[in-house]
Amino acid sequence: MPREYQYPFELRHLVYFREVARHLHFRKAAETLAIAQPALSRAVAQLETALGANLLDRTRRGVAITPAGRQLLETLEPLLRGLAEIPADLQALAAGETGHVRVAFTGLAMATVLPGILGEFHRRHPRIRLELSESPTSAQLAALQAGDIACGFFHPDAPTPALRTHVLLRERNGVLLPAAHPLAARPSLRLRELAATPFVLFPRSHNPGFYDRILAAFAAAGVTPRIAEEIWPRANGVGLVRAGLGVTFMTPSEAQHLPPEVAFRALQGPAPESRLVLGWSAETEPAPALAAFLAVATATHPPRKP
Amino acid sequence: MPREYQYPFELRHLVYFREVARHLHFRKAAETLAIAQPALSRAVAQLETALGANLLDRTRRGVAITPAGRQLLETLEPLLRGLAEIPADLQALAAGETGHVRVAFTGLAMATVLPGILGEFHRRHPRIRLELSESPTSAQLAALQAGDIACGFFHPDAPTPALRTHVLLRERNGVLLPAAHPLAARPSLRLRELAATPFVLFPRSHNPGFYDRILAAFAAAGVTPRIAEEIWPRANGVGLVRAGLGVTFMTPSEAQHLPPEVAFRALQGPAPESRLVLGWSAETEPAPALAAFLAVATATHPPRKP
DNA sequence: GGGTACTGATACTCGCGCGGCATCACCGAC
DNA sequence: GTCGGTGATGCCGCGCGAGTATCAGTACCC
Repeated sequence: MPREYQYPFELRHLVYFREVARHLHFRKAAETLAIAQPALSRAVAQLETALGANLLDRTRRGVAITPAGRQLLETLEPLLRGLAEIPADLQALAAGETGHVRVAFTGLAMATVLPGILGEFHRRHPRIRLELSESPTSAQLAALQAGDIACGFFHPDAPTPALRTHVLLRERNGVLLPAAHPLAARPSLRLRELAATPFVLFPRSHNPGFYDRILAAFAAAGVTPRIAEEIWPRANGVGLVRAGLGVTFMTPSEAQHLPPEVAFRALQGPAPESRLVLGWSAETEPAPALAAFLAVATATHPPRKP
Repeated sequence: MPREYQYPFELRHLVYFREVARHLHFRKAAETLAIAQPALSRAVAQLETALGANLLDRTRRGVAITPAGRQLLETLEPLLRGLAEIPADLQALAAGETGHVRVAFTGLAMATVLPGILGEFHRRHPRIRLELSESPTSAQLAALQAGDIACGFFHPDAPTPALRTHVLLRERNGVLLPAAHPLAARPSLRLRELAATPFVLFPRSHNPGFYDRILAAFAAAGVTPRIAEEIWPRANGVGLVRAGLGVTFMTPSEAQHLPPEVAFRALQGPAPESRLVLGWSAETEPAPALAAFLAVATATHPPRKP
């Protein structure tokens, strides 16, 4: 009888029994198992003692399974198969063939680089599952720190120690305003011309650095903007602009496919810049699945200067 | 590294690893497992070597799970739980608390004793599953011999060696005939009065002995019956009688709740007798679940003389 | 900064139990 | 009867798991 932990048997006993049940023949089973027949006899006997049940009927000529043995065999089969798959599964995980990667992103990422990356990644690594969630920059930074996500597409506005980053793109923000707005008649605008117009912005807590940089740009232009509404994700700002609640910032990439009631205009002179960055923890070596994702993302989008 | 069979680890290693992963602490896990800490350290290290993967990050202060470790843990949990349940499941099977019993029956059984037996059995043994199938006598005898069913309710007409039986009831057959039939006006009939009437019977192959006994009864009454149709299960004969295709035999128990277009009449004088018997293999001791079923069946229906 | 307490890893020994070989007991075929 | 084949049993060696003692590194304390 083996030691305990709560299991009155060892893997050995179960495998041995299964083999005997398959062959219904101790010697043949022993040969398959590459052990001698007496050892097999004893192991099966031990299992029967441990379980307090006759698993096999030993007649002088041949062996038959009892109902208890059959039930054991049926419950055993999937369990042993599951255990047998463990090494291969872990190898696949280590090789980056399987696994899952939690990825967070912002609206700008989904409007630009993300679809291409996702398509390419799925093509190259079909067995790695991605868990995607839209999330503001500040929440992504916290989630990266806590290990809740493996990597994120976000807009940093300060150095991010403890993170490794890859700059994917930089875009100057323009202005989205109602098509009926007087300034919409102009091909491009300057910040200071927007002094009287209410603004729709994202909540400051979602990216304080970028938020403050926007305000600083206004201040440099000699303007104090009026924040009429806050909304997130930024793409929803289109609805507010369309409803005439104000104007908002947006990058050209995000300004594709807009309804006719709104107009996008570039900014001349100082303008807030959005920087899309892929970031992941620098503290631990990326798991293979994450490494595979990072490789695809960085390969399809060569780095820009920070 | 333990011996092989294809599993590069032993149950021990898995349980030990799970315990460490739970506590994230070698000493506490060792205490729970009632072994010394060094043994635990070595076992986990062996598992990691065997799987070729780092399962735990050992920092000097505390232990953390790696992605590989987490995956192993997730696949392990249900497998170990399944293995832990094996002893209790086998005990339950041995005690007759679980298991399944394949039971065959005929229409007469379902019309009489079976519903009561099933209700009582389910009340007493809720965890034993019954697999019920309506099947003619001859098929039940073959299935009992082959071990395809554990017991059957049928109508033997010859000694059944290799079976143990319990006689549940005996009933004289009466005649079911269309309500519009001239003989339906009489309160009871004699066999010979049915000479001119076509009969609906079950296929002879389904119970040759009983079939022949019916013909013998006719012959004793000086009549050669005309078999118009054969049908099974017998209860479906009601439809044929109702359609005016002929008359058929039936026991009073089966003749409950008949549509008004048919009439049941008892037979005076010689009449075929149906004997309902519960039978099971005499060759092997009944499995606990079957024994439980037989106990209920025989207890609720004390034996009749054969 | 050195002591202390804690972590997990290592060195060594001990003894249980697995597995091997040889053999037995029993059955069926002929 | 003999012979071939089944699974069980006796016995022995030794591998390996577990225990004790100890080491090595870190965090925290004053």
